[in-house]
Amino acid sequence: MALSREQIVEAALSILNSYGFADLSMRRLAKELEVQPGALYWHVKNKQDLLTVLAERILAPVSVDSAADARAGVRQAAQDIRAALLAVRGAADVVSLAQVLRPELLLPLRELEALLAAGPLTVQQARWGARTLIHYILGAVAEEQTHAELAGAGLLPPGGQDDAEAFLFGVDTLLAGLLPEAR
Amino acid sequence: MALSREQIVEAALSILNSYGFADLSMRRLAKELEVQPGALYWHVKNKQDLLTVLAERILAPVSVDSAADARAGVRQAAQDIRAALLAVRGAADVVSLAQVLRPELLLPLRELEALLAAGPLTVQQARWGARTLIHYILGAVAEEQTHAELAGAGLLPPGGQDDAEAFLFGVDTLLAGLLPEAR
DNA sequence: ACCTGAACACCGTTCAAGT
DNA sequence: ACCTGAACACCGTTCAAGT
Repeated sequence: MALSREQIVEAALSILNSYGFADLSMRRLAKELEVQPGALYWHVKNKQDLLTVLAERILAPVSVDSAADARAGVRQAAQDIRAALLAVRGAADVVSLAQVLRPELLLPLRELEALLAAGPLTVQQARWGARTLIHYILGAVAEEQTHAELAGAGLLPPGGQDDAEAFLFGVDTLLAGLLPEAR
Repeated sequence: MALSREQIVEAALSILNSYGFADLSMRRLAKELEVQPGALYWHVKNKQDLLTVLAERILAPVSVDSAADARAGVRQAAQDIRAALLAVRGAADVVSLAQVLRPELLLPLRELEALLAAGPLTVQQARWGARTLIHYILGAVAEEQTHAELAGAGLLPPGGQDDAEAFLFGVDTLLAGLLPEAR
C-alpha cells in the first residue's frame, strides 16, 4: 500500500506522543513507516512543512465561538487551546514554530483576534492584543510541557499542580488590561 | 595559549551574531577556535550548559532598579531586556531555552518578580504575574528576531517598523491588568 | 507516480591515548 | 591539566536510478 501524507502525519503524532519532540526526525519517521528517508520528500516539502501540518492538526479540535462576548470567548478559547496542546506531547513547541513560520494557517489563533476586534478595541489594539495573548498562551504551555518533559527524565522536581490556575491568572490579567470593566 | 571557558563564550557570541542560532553547533565552535570538538567538553559540561552561560551573558547589561515603583520599574526593565536581547542575534531563543532549563540563573527575570512583589500584589500574584510577563517578553522578541531572520533570508516580507510600539502595548496591557489604577 | 540506494554535509558526545 | 584522534550513533536533504 502506497505511503500517504496522512499516514506520515499519523506516524509523526505517534512519535511525538511516545518519544517527544526531540525524537521527531525525518529519519525516525521513515524507520517507523518502513520506508527510506527520501520517500517522505515525495509527500512533504521538508520538515518545516510537516511541522506546520502537524500544528494545524493539533489545534483542529479547538472551535472558537465567534459569536461569543469578547471576554468570555477569549477566556474559553485560551483554555481550549491549552487543552488541545496538552493533549499532544511537545505540541507547544510544534505550534510555536508554526506560529512564527505560517501564522495564517493557525485558525484558532487568528480567531482570537477576531473575537477581540468585535469588542470595543481598535483594529490595531485587537491585533496587538491577540499577539500578546498568543505569546502568553504558547509560552506558558511550552514551559508546562518542557517542565513535564524534564521532570519525566528526572532532571527536575515534579511540581505543576496549579498550572491550570496559574494559566488562567495570566489570561484574566491580560483580559483585564485589554478590556477594563466599565464601572 | 590554553583554551578557556571565556574564549568559548566569546566565540559562541560571535557565531551567533555572524551566522545565527541555527549555525551555533559545538563542532562549528571547535572549528572557529581551531580545536577538536572534544576539547570543548573540558570547559563546558555540554551544549545546554553553554547556552545557559550564554543567556546569562546576554542579559548581563540589564540592571533592574529594585527601588523603583512597580509599574515604572517593570516597564523600564521590560524595555531593557528587549534591548539586550535585540543586541545579540538569536538571543531570544537562547534565553527562552535557559529560562526553562535554569530560570534561577537569569537574574533580571527574577527581579521582575521582586518588583511586583514590592507592590500591592500577593506573593502568588507577583509570581504568576512575573511569569506572564516573562512569557510575553520572550515570545514577542523571539517572534521579532525569527521574523528578521526569515526576512533576511528572503522568506518573508520585511515589516516590523512598529515592533517597539507593539511590544510596549503588550507590556502596558499586562501592567494595567496586574496593577489597575486606583481611581 | 512513487520509492530505493546512496551519497553529501553535517550533528552532540565520549573516551583512550597522548603531552 | 588539557587536548587529540577516533569513534558512535545520529541528523536533513537531494537525486539518479529503478519499478
